[in-house]
Amino acid sequence: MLRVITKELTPMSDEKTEYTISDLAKEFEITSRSIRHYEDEKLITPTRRGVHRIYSARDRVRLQLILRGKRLGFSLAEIKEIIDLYGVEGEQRQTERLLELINVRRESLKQQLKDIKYLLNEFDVLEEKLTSEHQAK
DNA sequence: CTTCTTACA
DNA sequence: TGTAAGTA
Repeated sequence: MLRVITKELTPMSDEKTEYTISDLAKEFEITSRSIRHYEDEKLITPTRRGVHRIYSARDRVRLQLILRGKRLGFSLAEIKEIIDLYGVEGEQRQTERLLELINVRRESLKQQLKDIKYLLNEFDVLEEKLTSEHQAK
């Protein structure tokens, strides 16, 4: 069932700590379906023991980064880009790229905010029109 | 009973 | 993402 091959004798770090897909799903409150999906998208690459997936502490960290990126509104492709930059030519490029994506995200949110404000105003105008029309009758 | 793959919604 | 189906 829910057994971790090696566990919490050392709160963290042990690269020998392994998790099953259900361990991680439960810990992060997501479904195993999502975790498998992230693997399909190449964001995580768990090892296999036969046909079963085995996740390392490192995989767990990557999963955390994926979930954090999602909360910030980034796509899996963008998250993958950032994660894959870790360890490459230092973290210089990773930081630069992250900053770039943050700006892209910021602009997107600004546009959405404009659209929402416009829509709210449209509703106000329409509502008033309908209201006065109703009273006229 | 849990995990896996595949495929459709 | 969820879920159904058929396995291992």
